[in-house]
Amino acid sequence: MSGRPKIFDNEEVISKATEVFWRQGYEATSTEDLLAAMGIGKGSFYLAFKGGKKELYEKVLEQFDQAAVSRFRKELDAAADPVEYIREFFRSIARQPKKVHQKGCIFGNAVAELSNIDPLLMKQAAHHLQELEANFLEALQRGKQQGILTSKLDPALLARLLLNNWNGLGITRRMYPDSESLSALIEAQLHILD
Amino acid sequence: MSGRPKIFDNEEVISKATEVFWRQGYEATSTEDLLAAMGIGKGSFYLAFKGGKKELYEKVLEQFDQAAVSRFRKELDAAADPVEYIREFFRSIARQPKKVHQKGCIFGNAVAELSNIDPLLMKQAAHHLQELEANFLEALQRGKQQGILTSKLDPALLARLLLNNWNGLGITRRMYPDSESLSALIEAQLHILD
DNA sequence: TATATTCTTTACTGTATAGTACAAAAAGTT
DNA sequence: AACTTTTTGTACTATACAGTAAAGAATATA
Repeated sequence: MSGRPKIFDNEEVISKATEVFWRQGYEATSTEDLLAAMGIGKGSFYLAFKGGKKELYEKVLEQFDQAAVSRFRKELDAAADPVEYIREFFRSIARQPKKVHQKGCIFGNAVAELSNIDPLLMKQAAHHLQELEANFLEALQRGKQQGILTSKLDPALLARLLLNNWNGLGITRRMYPDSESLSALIEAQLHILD
Repeated sequence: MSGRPKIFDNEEVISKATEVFWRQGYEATSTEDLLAAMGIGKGSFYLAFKGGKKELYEKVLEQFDQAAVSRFRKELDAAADPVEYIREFFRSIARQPKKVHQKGCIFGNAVAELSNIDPLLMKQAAHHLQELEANFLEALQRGKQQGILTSKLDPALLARLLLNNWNGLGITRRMYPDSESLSALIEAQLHILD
């Protein structure tokens, strides 16, 4: 009941696959691209991921979401001013390097690419974006409770606006990857929080 | 100096190909998908489009842009209130059927899918989105001249904000394809024009 | 050290797909 | 009606790719 131990760590190879899927998208990425990036052979791959590329992609989205959500929650909980934390969340986009801009948002990419190709995968990606929206909402509600957020708009609507801004940035940052343009855009967007 | 006349119209088959590319994206669309949709054979296809799928896709983006831009300009020129025309432009999104929402924006899709796959095609799609932005800008400048637009923000920045809202809607409308949600979102966005 | 169990490598099969080449068909021109 | 030109349909080639299968390697346990 033991046998040869696994030579690779699942989380680690998923993380390596994430980079490839994020950069190239789902369809443009071949299984061999993934094997090369993960550094494992076909046998190991199909043993660990019986569903092949599709199952791996699901795991990629799932793991990415887990990491992003838990980080967001932790930072938000630690933040004295939740509204300012959201501002910082968006502002940090502008500071990222061009290579990162070119990739956009992995979930937005998935929604765009897979809506009519694989509705289930799309729903999954959409669900992760909804979690981001829910995190925005929680931050806004806390801000309202603390009297920091004074906007008369419904927090749920504000969260939706923030989500749409985020989705837009996934495209716009590729058109205008310089940090000055992005900063100006982001600062202007954040006025909905005043 | 004559010979057999062409049996199909180029614009027409490009338009049929547009639908497929728009729905499925670039990578997920095979040449055979396109041939079936266009209703022509391989011989005719490679004769008319020597560059194959890629050339066809370029023509698709180009033709779509021509149609959209010329329509926008014509309607804008006919509009008494250019700012209200922009509002109507966005509001009309919410009235479209779910099938249309699922496709998003063909240019945004191209930018998302092709940034790291085919930078030239991506640049072309990005350029078309910049034309949309330029149209927004022109409308806003006219609005400012006419005293309708009172916002203190730089019209160029406003146009950028509108573009980003548009890009975001290309994703968000697939997550929330019901017209009520979209209407609420769009109305809230349009307050930047007040 | 023998054994059982699991992982890994490699070779193989089958399929899908892009692109080419050539023959047949269609219609204008003389 | 013959001829020329161009389009169209089809057959073919080559390749890339996904997925399978089986042999061999590695290690914990007895």
